[in-house]
Amino acid sequence: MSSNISEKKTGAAGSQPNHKRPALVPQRSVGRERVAMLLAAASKVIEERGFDAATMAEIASRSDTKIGSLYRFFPNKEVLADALMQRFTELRDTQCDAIDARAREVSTDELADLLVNSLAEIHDEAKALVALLDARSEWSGKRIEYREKSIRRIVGTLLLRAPTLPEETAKDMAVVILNNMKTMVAMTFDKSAPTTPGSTAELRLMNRLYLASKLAGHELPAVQAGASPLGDAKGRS
Amino acid sequence: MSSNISEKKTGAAGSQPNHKRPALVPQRSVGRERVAMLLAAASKVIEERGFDAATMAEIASRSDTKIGSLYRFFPNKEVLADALMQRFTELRDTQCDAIDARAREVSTDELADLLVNSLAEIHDEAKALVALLDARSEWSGKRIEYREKSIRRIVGTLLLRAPTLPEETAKDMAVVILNNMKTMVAMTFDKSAPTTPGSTAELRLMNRLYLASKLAGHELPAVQAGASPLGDAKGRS
Amino acid sequence: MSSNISEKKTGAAGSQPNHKRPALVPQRSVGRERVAMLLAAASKVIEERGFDAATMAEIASRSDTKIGSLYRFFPNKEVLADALMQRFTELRDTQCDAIDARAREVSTDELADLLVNSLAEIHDEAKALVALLDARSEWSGKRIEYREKSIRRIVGTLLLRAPTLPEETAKDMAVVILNNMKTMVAMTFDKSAPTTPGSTAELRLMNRLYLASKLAGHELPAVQAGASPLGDAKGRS
Amino acid sequence: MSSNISEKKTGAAGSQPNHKRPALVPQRSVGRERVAMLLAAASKVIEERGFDAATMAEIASRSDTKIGSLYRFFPNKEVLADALMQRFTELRDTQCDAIDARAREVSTDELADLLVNSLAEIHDEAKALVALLDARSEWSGKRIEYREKSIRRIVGTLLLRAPTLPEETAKDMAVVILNNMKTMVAMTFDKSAPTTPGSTAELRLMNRLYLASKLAGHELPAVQAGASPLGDAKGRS
DNA sequence: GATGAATGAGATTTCATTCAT
DNA sequence: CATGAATGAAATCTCATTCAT
Repeated sequence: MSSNISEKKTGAAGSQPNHKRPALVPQRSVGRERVAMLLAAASKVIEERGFDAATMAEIASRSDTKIGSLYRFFPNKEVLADALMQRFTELRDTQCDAIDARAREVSTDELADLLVNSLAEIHDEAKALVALLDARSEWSGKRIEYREKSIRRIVGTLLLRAPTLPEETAKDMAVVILNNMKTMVAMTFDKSAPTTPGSTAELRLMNRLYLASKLAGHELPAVQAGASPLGDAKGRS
Repeated sequence: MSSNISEKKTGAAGSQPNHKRPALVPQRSVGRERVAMLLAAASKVIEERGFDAATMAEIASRSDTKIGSLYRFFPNKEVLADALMQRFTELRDTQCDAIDARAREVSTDELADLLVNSLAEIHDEAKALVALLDARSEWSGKRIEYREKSIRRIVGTLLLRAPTLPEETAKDMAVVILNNMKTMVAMTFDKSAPTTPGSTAELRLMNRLYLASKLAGHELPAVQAGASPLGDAKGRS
Repeated sequence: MSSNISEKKTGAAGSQPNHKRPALVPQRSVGRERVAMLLAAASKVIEERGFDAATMAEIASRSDTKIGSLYRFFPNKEVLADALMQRFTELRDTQCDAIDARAREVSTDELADLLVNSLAEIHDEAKALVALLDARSEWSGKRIEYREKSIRRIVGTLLLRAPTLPEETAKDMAVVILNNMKTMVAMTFDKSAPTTPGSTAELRLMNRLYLASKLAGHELPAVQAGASPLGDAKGRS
Repeated sequence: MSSNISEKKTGAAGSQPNHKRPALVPQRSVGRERVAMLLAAASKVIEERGFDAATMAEIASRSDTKIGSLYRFFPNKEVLADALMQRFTELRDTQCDAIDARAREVSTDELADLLVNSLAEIHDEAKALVALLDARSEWSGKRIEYREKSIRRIVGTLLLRAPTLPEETAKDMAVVILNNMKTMVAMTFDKSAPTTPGSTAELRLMNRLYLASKLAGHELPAVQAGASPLGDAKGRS
């Protein structure tokens, strides 16, 4: 019952299925566009319905594509999920790079905000990402990988800011911060259980308090305090 | 003039069946036991697979029950979920009561820990609860209700401790704290993405910091600072 | 946070599927053939067993189709019934047109026969039609519609023949005549309770008597009495 | 697929089923009441849903009986149907007797009305009866029997009135009249496709015309023409 | 290469009937 | 004996995936 991905039914006539074939990389621009539309649609459908309930048929029809074409590019649902994860990975890396670039300049509070907001800033995409990450059982390798890489990136950022922080501590912190990022997404985009704008401010505040507390004593000397949009971080001083 | 004498007529969507019928309350002890087993199995399966992926057949077989008996007591999957939610609700209320009873005596740090640990203390159950709460698509009313009631209970606890806290603020805080509770569950019981014990300590710390910061100035005078098992809460002092 | 990668997720009432989707219009010739076979099989099975007792599985197997293909074109049993009804509607309109075309030329007796025979002349189809019309519980809109349109058509024919007939009277007559048509079908094709050929003659006679009686004094002047195959209509004159 | 009535599943543990056992005849008055309630409920449910869609469970619950008790008295659905048919048979015989008693006294028109109304006068019951009679395929013996006996009774009535009528003709007529009786029930009680009161008058008229026409020349001499509520039967003179 | 069609395993749900307390 | 519970075959419907045109 806890079967692997390629254990399922096969449909149609005999022959050997192409289960393990990776996503087709489109050669022409028209193909690239098609793939982009497919991924966008997949993201939206998965966001709305969750990975399980998302059907290949709906993904195809929402992207004005026919089911046959969808399978040309993504030979199965898992590959599609992987492709999405990869896109998320790239988006995340871009954002992490951006954060790292500013990690030493900004105030601790700002850094906290940058981190906690980063996932939610991918907006559309983030919800689907969370849906994917939370798909229970059978985490495809890609999904575990994403999680670990994310933690590593956050660790990297933290160490950039506070080089003397023990790596183990940084990792534990990263886990917490990653969860805050997911929580921010949930709060920001959940239509069925809308949260007050105040609660996102509270989340940000908590994240600031936590980061400030943990980094105290480890921070680099030459940090110039930037203005933080939340106002001066109450609760410490 | 329709119909037929040897009607197999046993199909799913056929007539207008007991859709919408509430869960059957068992009359005999054997029935009560069966229901208990069914709920336990449901909880476990949903925890493992997620709500969508959990199948009624697996729930039945795991509780040594035939599918027909499962449907006797729970006429559909949604009602089963509702029954689970109700059990969780009762567990939660018990825990909230216990926390409220101690809310004025314990230190702020302890209160923070009580809150953040409470969900995870229901262990077995909690994972399924989270799976249920996070099931995408139509949140049955019960699910939304649970969330709101939980928030109200946390608000109640906060106001018990800090009566002068503005209610709106308390509600925003409750949302954040509730998410911390869910995060704690995820960290504690997720086998596929195990987190270091350190990370739960970090989560607890963050939660303490946050609560202490928010309650500062609102707290009742006569709180005796109990020793907190985490050690002195670094980062405040 | 629900879901799972290897979602069998193929259940019936699971997500929010193409319930309510209309019948799929086949694009290719092979599809059109398949749909034709499906409708024919459906008609036959419903005729034999009645609507409730007819199973989608039997309809599929009788048309050498797999159940999945049946559901591709007809997303549920109701839609299949609707499609049949539409075909019947078309057949009926064709026949009504033909009758109307001759309504002024033929004798009253002939007109009566034309009407009462018309349904039974569709043969194969008619039995299934009657089964559908008589299916208890929720008459899909289509079914009520059929009935009303049929009555309207008969009214039209009557008024063509006897323009001075009060419309309300015509409508009441139409109800009776429609029932005679259904009775004729039942008599003609019911294998389980075969009726003597004599009884259909009697039904025809009754229908003639009735029509002649009601139209007397309202008929158009220039009707040429055609010979009626039943012989001279005994009982009037 | 066209299995007999006792070909179905068995449920529970092994042992030999009591399929062919007839309905239990209750010995005590409480039992007789119980049976009466069960039959009444069965009649109502079958009327509403049709025989196929009627479930034993609903029949039990509507008669404030438990499913186990229902099965004590009626060991299966077929037996229940048979019992209903028997009640209908008795009702019919009572009515036929009453009609026969007056058959020679009343006018032809009145006789026609007596016949065509008789079924509908059992109102509550009649709808269920029709539902039973129209259950397609697998007519239990009882059902065929009912039909034939009804025809024989009508033949009897006709011959009482017109002894010189050839028996074959009488039988053909009886088929037609029986159908008129069923039509009257349909018109009178069908809520989903209500017919104007006018149409039942038309049906009665048609039935009168027919009977008068067929009996002409065969009738007994000493019939006193009773006033017919429908007015003078136009169309004959 | 695009796409409509085919496939079939499997999920949910129903219900007649039997049994055990 | 009354009745709650158990059973399991069967019906409806879904959807990932493959093929043929």
